[in-house]
Amino acid sequence: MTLTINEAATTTGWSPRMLRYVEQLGLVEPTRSAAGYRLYGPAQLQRLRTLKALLETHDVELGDVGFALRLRQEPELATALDDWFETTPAAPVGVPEGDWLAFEQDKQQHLLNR
Amino acid sequence: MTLTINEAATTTGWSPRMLRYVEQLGLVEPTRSAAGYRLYGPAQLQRLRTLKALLETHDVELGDVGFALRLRQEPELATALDDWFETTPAAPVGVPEGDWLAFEQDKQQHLLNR
DNA sequence: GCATCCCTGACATCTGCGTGTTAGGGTGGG
DNA sequence: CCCACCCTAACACGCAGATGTCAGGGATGC
Repeated sequence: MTLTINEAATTTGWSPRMLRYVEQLGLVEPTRSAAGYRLYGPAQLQRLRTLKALLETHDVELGDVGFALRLRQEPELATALDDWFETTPAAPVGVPEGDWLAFEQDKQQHLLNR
Repeated sequence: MTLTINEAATTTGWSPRMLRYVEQLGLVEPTRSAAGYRLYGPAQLQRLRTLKALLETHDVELGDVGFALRLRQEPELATALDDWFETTPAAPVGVPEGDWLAFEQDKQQHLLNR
């Protein structure tokens, strides 16, 4: 129940070249035979098909999915981004401007040094 | 307490061109004067500085941050990616192979049509 | 044992991003 | 009223991503 790279390519619609590229991005990693041949099982094939559909339906690129993977593998990067986005674009009500700015600067400083 | 684009550029280390680009990505959006001049307040200046630091310390590109923004603005894209990553790379134990694959295919189908 | 597949690595192309620069036309403070 | 600044739009260009293709060297199956 495992396909070799060319077979996997024809049944998933990817090119063999792209299958190697997708693997290199860490998105779909087939097992290897004793001789080093890539072997794609049903799970990998399904992942490849849904990945293709995902790219098309949401207008996303492989690199973007790769970045999403990075976000899952580097939590500190994810939280850094969370914190940056969470920084309110306008000063919250009830806080004097100067105080608030000082607070934000201090916050960002600590976040970056973490 | 608001700076014009060239002033903002010199105090943040970005070039004016890049400030317009960052704005175009939706990452830091200054207010506008009556005549259309960009006006950067303390909050925006701070965001610009921390953004720069974020890029450098985490080896991220502006496009990546833009993609992270997309993830926040398009929750369906975020969940689609969540679901794709969550798909187990190997069949769970105790489930017959055929059943599991059919289940996964059905799941992905529904996810994509959502 | 020979045709056919696989592997890795490298070069070629096309496209898009990041960034600068320039042109043509308003704005604004002294 | 001028000069320095701002705006948008466009072209330029180097670099990286996405993808094909080819070369040299194994594996495999009939």
